[in-house]
Amino acid sequence: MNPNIMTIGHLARETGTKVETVRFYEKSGLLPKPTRTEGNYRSYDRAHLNRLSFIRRARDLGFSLDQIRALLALSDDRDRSCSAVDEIAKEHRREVERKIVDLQSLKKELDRMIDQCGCGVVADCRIIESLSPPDASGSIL
Amino acid sequence: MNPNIMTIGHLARETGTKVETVRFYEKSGLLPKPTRTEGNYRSYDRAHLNRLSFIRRARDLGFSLDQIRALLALSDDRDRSCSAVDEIAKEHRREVERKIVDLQSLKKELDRMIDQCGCGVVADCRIIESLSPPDASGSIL
DNA sequence: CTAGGGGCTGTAGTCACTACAGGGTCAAGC
DNA sequence: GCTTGACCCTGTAGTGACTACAGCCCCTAG
Repeated sequence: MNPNIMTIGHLARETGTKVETVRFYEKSGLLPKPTRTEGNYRSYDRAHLNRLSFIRRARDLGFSLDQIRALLALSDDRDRSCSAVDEIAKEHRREVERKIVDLQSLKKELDRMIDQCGCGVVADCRIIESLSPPDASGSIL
Repeated sequence: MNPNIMTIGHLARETGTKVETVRFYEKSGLLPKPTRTEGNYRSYDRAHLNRLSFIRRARDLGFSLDQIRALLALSDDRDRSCSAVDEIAKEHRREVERKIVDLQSLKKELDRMIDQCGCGVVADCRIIESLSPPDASGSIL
């Protein structure tokens, strides 16, 4: 139970990650390759745990793996100005804001569409109709 | 320029789709296989145009290809009650609503994170800190 | 008759994992 | 010592919805 000697399974449980995902992060260069035991098992320490926690938290916040790679590279250079970090976070926030706006106008259209449904037969269905091109008087196919 | 004899390029331009995407929809069973010319070119008619327009519009509204497949199957059966159509649309709306809520709470967290950034050096960066695990006093790696 | 712009098939890449298949290792219980 | 079962290993293929490319064929205008 020494936190300096962890198997991949321990590390995964500690961070709420699947074992396959840990290996995937290693292959993607996000997690450094750990040392191996005699039996060729990966052997992790606290530094790995911290780094993986960082990655998972950033993923939860919707950062892409590329963004996380950049954040990790920046965070290693502790004397550097953190404006680059700020810029990544703000760019991500802009993306999130864009998505919210898009989804809200999407929802409005879905609302309109669904409100019109009189729940009769498909031939009169306003949902199908609002999806169909204007000049398609009959069936779609 | 007869709309009953269109090449794949015409069809794609008319519907704002890429040629590859049209072929992809055919391979996925969303668009029926068109007849071919002597030179083995796909030959589309107005029914294809209508169906592809329907697919594109539904995609714009964020329906998955599986949902669109279901909508198309339902819309072919014109005497059926359209409550199944309604259900697909409502399920999709629920997904969209979930995503909006998720993104809004995500944005709040990003706001908090970014507001704290004093834009000093990385060692003091509040963004890196809020991504790091609580007990990681030093560098992440 | 040739140049170019389109069309054809089939495969591989994207993103961030996830799910095997087919094996090896390890600790506990008998 | 042996077996059982949980865990680990590698490598590959699948997800969704396309996109890109390689290497070829066809068609039309000049």
